[in-house]
Amino acid sequence: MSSPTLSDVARAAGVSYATADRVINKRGNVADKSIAKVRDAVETLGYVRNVAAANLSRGRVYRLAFLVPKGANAFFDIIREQIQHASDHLSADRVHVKMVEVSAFAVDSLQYSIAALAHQNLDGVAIVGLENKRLEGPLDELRAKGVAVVGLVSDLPEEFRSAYIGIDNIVAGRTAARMVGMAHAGGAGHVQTFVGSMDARDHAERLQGFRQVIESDFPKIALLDPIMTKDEGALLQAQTTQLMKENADLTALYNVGAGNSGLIKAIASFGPARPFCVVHELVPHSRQALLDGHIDLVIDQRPDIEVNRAFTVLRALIDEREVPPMPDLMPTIYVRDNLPAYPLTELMKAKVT
Amino acid sequence: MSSPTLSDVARAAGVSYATADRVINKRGNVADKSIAKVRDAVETLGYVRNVAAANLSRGRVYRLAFLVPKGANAFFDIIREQIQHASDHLSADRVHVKMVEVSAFAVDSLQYSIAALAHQNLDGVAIVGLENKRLEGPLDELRAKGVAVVGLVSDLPEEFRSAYIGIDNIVAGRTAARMVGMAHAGGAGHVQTFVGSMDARDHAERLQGFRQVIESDFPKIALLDPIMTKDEGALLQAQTTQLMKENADLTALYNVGAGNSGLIKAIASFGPARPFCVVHELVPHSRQALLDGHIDLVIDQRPDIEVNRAFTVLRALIDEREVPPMPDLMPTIYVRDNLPAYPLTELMKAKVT
DNA sequence: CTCAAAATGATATACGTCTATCAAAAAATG
DNA sequence: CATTTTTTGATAGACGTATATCATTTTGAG
Repeated sequence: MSSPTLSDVARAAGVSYATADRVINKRGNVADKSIAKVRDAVETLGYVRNVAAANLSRGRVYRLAFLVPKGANAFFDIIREQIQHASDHLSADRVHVKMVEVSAFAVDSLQYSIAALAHQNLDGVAIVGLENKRLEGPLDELRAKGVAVVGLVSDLPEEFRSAYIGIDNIVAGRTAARMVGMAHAGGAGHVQTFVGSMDARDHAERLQGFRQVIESDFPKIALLDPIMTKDEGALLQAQTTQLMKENADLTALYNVGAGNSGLIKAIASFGPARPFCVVHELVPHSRQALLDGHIDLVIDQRPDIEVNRAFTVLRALIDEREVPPMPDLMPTIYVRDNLPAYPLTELMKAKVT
Repeated sequence: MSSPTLSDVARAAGVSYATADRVINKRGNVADKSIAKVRDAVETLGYVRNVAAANLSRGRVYRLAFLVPKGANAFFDIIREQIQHASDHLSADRVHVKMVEVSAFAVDSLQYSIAALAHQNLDGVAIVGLENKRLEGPLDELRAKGVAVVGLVSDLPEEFRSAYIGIDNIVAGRTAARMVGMAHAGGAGHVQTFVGSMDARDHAERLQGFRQVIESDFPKIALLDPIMTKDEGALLQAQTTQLMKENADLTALYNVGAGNSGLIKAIASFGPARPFCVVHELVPHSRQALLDGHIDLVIDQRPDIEVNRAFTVLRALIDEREVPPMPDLMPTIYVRDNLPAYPLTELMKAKVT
């Protein structure tokens, strides 16, 4: 049973190939009666364009851009690596990937950079965004040019992108709280959270989720007021050190945002009677801290799946095809025993002989 | 910068297209000197075959088979759904997927079914296998016909397949133990494990990993002798019920294998002072048990990623291309808060407008 | 040097779709 | 009815590769 071609459709509809092509590709100059016949034949035969043949014919090159924050953030280093790795492989498939770096989470830079994308003859873009109205104009312009737009890791205004690829941060916070509660084994405790900024939506949501679960399911656990850290490692280190000196009854720490290197340093200097400790994102220093026993858990947002999904979704949008099945994307709990292989680039491939 | 074609290679090598084709495709009748020139040009230009163009020209259809156990096992129901879902999408890409069901983990059936695959004009097969010498002959025959063979979920003899796609069960057991230890918050306890069969390699390995971590990192926890269950729900239910009557100091349960429905029933009838409970595989009843609070954790082997990887690897093997980057495959910890959407087939796709 | 075998090159056609052009047929308008 | 406009069909060639055939050239053996 072979796949129907457009010739088959034309024959079944009783029109010429040229007319069938005009209908399928909405080229115009086709009578309504002929349009209906072709549409019917497509439905009956289950015709699906052979995208590979079309791409060959057109000399298609997919031009994608990933707009990611620049700067010293280990998580986005991993995102960049993942994009680069996929890009290296895809070049043989006529997929060109441009990585555009913008100042981290700055609306002005983001607005400007998105506007600049409209002049770059792209087919699709994945943007680490912000849900800010000022991005709507440039996004509209991009999409008006037929560019597929998806939000990655941090969303864009919803009506102005075709998909969001990232975790639910309330879920991430709830998951962290579940683990903290579990580690208290029904006992009482005092838990300290660190937040980079309550203005950062992901931080606010994670904290919200964390509170929900602690309050509803672990009422014996007291939540201390969050400490604001601006995601600065040095600040986290100082605050953690002081905190642990002053609070002998501290049972757990949860860092909602970044700056983990400072937290890890403070904990490492404290010794084995440290509080239970949960951080986000599996990056080199959090991985090492897990292995060294300085922290207990990492809640990860799976950059490997996020980037894989971004490419898959963009490709489907550009080809105007249904999105194929993709791996689930949920906040993932890593302990020291279930860590993926490292370095990423080496053993991400299955062992193939 | 466009991708080089074989015409470019021929020109650079100073040979005809026909000769370059003969070299690339190992058709023979080419002098060593010409072979070297073509190889050199390929290297210099970075030529990679346009697989899509070649497939179009050849009228290629990928014929894949998945050999999976039949019978009432919820995990393999999910594997089957994942395969079916991917298959539905791939049919438009000239990929035909046949699902072959064999008696669960029976060497004879497996041997027979693998042998039968050799007569079916396939390009690639993924097999839920066993590491048994009796499978070597049929696998050898398959591969001699140029069929790509990968092990899925349960491995095949290593020299007789090109890749294994599945979790490390020692890691799975270690992860479960880490969580059980964590849930004891440094306190003492008594932990009961249930094992389907010590003859099942995955069960033996999970138990091994579990023991490793409890013994080395949680010395206050006493491990009771494993209870053999044959993966039968009724047996598990009876044994669990009796166990909890007789052991008031039981602090945790860990089921290495299947039969979770029985375990869950016994726990559900026990009430809120139940022991901490860990099972494997996120399937409808274990999901519900998480949500109902009857169990605490599910360690899942990610059928979504396993099937996604199987298709990716098989495709790369058939095309004789490098395997592209794929999502990491590690035992994943699910609590009630980080569950992927259900039913699978509906929300596996990103929200696409 | 001659002849046979091996190597090489040229050529044509296929795949399914896209793109473009022009001729022919049908429909609409005055 | 004549003319114009719209619709339709036919045709050709492109994309990069595979496949096949046959002619030509080169190489090796006697």
